[in-house]
Amino acid sequence: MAKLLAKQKRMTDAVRTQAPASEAVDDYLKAIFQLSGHPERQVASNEIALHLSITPASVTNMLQKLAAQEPPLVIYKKHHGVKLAKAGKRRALEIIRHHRLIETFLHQVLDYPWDEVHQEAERLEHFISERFEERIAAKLGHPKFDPHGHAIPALDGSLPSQEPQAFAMLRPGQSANVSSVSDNDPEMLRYLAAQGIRPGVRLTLSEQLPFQGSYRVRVGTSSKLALLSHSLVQSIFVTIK
Amino acid sequence: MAKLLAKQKRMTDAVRTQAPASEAVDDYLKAIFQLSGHPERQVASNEIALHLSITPASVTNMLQKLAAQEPPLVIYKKHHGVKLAKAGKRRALEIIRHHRLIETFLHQVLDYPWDEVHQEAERLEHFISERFEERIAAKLGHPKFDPHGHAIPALDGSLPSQEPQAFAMLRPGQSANVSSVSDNDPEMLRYLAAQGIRPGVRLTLSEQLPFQGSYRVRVGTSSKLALLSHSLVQSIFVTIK
DNA sequence: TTTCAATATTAGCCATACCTAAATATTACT
DNA sequence: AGTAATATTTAGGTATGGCTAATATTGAAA
Repeated sequence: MAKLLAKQKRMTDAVRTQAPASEAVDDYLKAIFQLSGHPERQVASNEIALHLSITPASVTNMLQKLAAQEPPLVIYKKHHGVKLAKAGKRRALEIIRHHRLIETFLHQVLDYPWDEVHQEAERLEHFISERFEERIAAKLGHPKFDPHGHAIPALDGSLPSQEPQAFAMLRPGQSANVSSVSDNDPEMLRYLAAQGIRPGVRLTLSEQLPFQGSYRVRVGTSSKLALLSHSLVQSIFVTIK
Repeated sequence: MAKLLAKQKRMTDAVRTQAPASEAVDDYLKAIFQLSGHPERQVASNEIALHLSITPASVTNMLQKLAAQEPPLVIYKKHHGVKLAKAGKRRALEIIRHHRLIETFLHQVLDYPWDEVHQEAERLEHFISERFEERIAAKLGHPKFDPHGHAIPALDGSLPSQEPQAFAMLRPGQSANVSSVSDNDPEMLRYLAAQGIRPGVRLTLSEQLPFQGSYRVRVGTSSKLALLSHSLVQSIFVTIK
């Protein structure tokens, strides 16, 4: 006589539930978007784990959930990484749009200092409504760039394809315009601001000191020379023209 | 030989964890603040349950957690209701301040219609920083009232002691100024707006139709008469002068 | 082609945060 | 003192999102 327990079903914990729509999900989608770059490539779970400071196992688990959504948020091939599915990309771009609009708004309308906008935007980006988004965009005149020089995705998700060069690519004597700086390190932003380095400013690499130690840089047309460490330079992107 | 399992400890689920600081907590604190009125009185768990549309059991559970916090957020006497402890009151007033500042901001700076501000504020109130709060307050010139006429708590938590009369207290022929209207029902707010009824407007009760059916009301100095149902009238508070 | 290190996935579990229904207890009246 | 209304406890559920350890896969070097 077959026990009723036979089929037990002892559902494992993985892929146990279904469709989240949370901050965590937003963060995964953003991470995948940012890591997959242009042109788009598969992102490994390890990279995501590293980026979000969690274990790879947690990532695999979440990726399976995201792929199982209807509609799916990511395309996930076991052992071969993920990329964003249409809905996931839409959401990622929406969040990034929120983030950058909020940063711009905080800076321009609420007079936040440059280095404080990121933290606030990072929280609020998940919670504002479509209406809020639309209203601040209108208020700001539908800006194309945030205070750090990052392009703001349009409502339809389109982003001007940027070709940001790492500043470190420059050779001594070469000049370039700052297009953007990383937005997530307040201390660095304060330092750059103090040196007069911000999007739009022209930089000339004066000399690169030995052993990758640091870079001496002329800011704008002034005679001011800024000394930038290797790690600082990583945060600066330029267009050469 | 005493089994090691002896003490079993089979911890029940109640009061199992400790210190949350979430939206749910905010909502409990707000509910208690609102229900406890002026002068302050104990609030029964049943009332809270009703207000938040959850079961009394859930309320008891949460109240125990809130009382066990360090510092305690509520003073809770079994079977005798709760009131807010100092820290809880501080938080409740902070949230209410957030809510009302955000409503005012949405209305005045972002041109939200009257009836849409509540929903957005209800979400954002939990997530804005001190700095955000301070900046919108400054931008608005430190307003004392939100768009529905509710007083905005000051930074120190002080609230002008309001003595809002229920409109329904008026007798036919009496006049009074609208001090505030409830903010949580968009449809009602649109109706009131269409009738020209908003904080600051003077109303005269023209006649009260039988069987508590409805109220005929003169709005301002116009000859306009508005017909208000019993339930609508519940949402209007006035000062008689 | 085999082997092996790097990487990814599975299985099982843990914790937090909320909530519920049903059983039980307390209070405050009559 | 009995009882109806209220409140609390008990036991357990659901959902999210994390972790470790064991295991499996992949791809490149030998």
